[in-house]
Amino acid sequence: MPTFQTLPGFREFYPDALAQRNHLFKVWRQTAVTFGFQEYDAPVLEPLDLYRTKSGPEIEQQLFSFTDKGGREVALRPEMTPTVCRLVGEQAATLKRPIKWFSIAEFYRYERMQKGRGRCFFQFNADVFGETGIEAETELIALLIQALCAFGLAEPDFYIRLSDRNLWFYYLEALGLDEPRARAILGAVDKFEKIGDKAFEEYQTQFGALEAVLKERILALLSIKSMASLEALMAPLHNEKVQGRIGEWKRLIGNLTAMGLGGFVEVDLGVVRGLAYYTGFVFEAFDRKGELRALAGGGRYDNLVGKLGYSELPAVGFAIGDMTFALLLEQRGLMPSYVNAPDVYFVLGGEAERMAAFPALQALRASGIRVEYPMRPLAFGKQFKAATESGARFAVIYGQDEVARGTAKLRDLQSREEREIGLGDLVDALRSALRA
RNA sequence: GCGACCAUAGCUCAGCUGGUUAGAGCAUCAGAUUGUGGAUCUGAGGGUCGCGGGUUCGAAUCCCGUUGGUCGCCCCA
Repeated sequence: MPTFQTLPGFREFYPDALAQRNHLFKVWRQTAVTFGFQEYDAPVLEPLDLYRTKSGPEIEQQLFSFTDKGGREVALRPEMTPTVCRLVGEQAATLKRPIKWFSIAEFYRYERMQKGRGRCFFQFNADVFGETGIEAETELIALLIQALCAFGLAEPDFYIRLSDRNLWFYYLEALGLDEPRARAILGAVDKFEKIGDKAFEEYQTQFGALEAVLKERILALLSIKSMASLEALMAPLHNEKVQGRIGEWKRLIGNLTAMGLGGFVEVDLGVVRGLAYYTGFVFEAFDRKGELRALAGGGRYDNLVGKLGYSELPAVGFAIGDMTFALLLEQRGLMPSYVNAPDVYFVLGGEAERMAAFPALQALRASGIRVEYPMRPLAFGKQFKAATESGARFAVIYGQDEVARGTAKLRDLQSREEREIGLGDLVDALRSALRA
């Protein structure tokens, strides 16, 4: 007997698990729609070059890629951003601005498995194209927060760390660092949270010792946790670019505060999101307890559409992954356990009663009521047990006596009350009973 | 790519320093029970002890390898 295992890192969704997954998708979809986002989808398989162009050749290590029978180098998509940029880039001339799109899709990465990370996963992606101002960030951060709150999560559960690559560059420039040095510092900043002072070693081997005063100023910005202290740190610089950027910060935080979302957002310049394609504000969502990896991440990427060969188009986007998010919902007891329950369970006396019940069974199902019945002849006792275990609200009993009278009994399985109903009135009776 | 730990029934696990035919609970199915319930009782099915090799009179148990899982590191788009 051959034994086939699921491929490493891949997941099967048995009915209970799929019900939970569907719950996530449904709430995400509803939330995105209320924010005026439109849903799209795209191929799972893309040209390998799409990712090489975006992320560099080393990305191939992390991809499920192969050569197809036509000799094309292809890859299962590891993320949605390049794809959505391609879609938007193709039609940019005709799309009304702002372009607000979302998707819920599966992605594949050839990686080692860890808690909250597998080789296949789903992401809720949302992007705004064609908007250079912080209104786009406002819209997306608000959507991100709501996409988590819609499950019952609140301020004690998660928060958004807000950072800004532009502010970092302007700040470092004001401190006298050229761009290569500034980039190296950002690399160190990204690692500082994890490895501390060691993070600066690479900078120092490349550019020589980092002045103590300078390092102090960098660590000062890293430790900022509020808008007020951010302003206080920046004011003495008297730098026009920095002050302009601080103005943007105040407007963005002001917008979110006016929406009542200020409590979710923390100033935290420690978030740089790698050396990715981000060009401005970047943000990540974390659980407050700090037990899980990032729930979501996003930011502005104004150059990517152009980099893929289309006209420049400013963009902001984020993605929420399903794995870490599901872990958080479970931790907080917010993952509903679905009972796959019918509305009505038919209890059938015998073959004659079964035939008598089938017209109503089909009529009820056709009218959208979910009806279950035993496929094999069963004792009444067994049928009632099955009806109860199914989770149905009502049982309809087709016994010999009732059918002879042209009726069936409608039994409320919670209250255990029964009434006899003419077969012709059954559909209407059940409809109104289920509404109650 | 690197490291640690783990692998016995569908699930959770027991199985002593190696010793007859590998067990329990839960779950499933059946019977008690052909006109009224989530209970109870009885019974059944379900295992190449992840796989392969080695040591031994004898291996679920010890050793090596391998596959898979969990959790870290690297990476995280």
